[in-house]
Amino acid sequence: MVRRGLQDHVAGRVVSRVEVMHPRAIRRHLPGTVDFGGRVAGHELVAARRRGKYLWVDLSSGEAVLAHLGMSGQMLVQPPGTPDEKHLRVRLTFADDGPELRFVDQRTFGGLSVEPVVTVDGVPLPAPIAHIARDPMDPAFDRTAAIAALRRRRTEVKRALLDQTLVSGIGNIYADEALWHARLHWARPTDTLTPRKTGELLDAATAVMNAALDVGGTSFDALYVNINGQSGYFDRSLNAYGQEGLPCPRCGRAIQREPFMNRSSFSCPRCQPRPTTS
DNA sequence: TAATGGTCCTGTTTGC
DNA sequence: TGCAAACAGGACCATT
Repeated sequence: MVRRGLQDHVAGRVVSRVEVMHPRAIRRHLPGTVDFGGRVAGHELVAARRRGKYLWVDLSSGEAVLAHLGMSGQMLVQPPGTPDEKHLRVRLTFADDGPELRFVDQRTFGGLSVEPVVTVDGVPLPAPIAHIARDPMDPAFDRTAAIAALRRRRTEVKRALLDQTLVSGIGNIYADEALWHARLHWARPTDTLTPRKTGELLDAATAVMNAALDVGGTSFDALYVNINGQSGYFDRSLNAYGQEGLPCPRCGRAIQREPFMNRSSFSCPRCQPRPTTS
């Protein structure tokens, strides 16, 4: 959705000015703020692209502006003169004096950088994400290869699911939902999963991502290049994530919360029994 | 305070 | 046997 918004609202436009309000938002751009501005200003934003959780916009210079929204990042398209958002980090102004592009991020876990473009398997990608796997929405996504990659990892299934070098785009929330659909506990070792079951899990993750995109789509405003999928989707469509103590929509047993990698995993103790060995 | 998501860094294992 | 690459796991970031 964000990619689509960028494509519709800023592709084909020439950047006239770059303002970085918070240096942390540009921390991945190692040459610094001045260099960042110099590589973006004066160039046309050619096309918006996405892989997994990364977004980028090709520049007419041949480089690309790479973005990660982190937990709280937003891309907004606002008319010039609109009051600055509290957490406005970067503003791009255009030569046509039309709407500005604003990167707003409360926690600044996300950020922007200008990167060279490299070719991987015939596909142009910003260099830092050359190792990121295709996401399930990618037309060239190889489901069989992804299943094999997930099963090859010697770890817990949720860790494999979150590994962006195996399949990209799946985060903590989508992982919990996919595991719930596939009736798998997050700590299940990957080497106990059949290809069929792994495929079921992967398909569930894909369905959750598509559902989130659909909901994000309905909240799309002409001026807003989306607000990260959070809107109505969180409250309405989640079966396990964040539902501690609430009944499992499938069997009625209370959803449990367990610590996982300095955060949480939510699951149904009945539908998703913990594996017997640890 | 403890909780949040996604790297990203570091120590370990594997493979040539 | 030695080295580099791949792997696995946990720390860390800012904010409320």
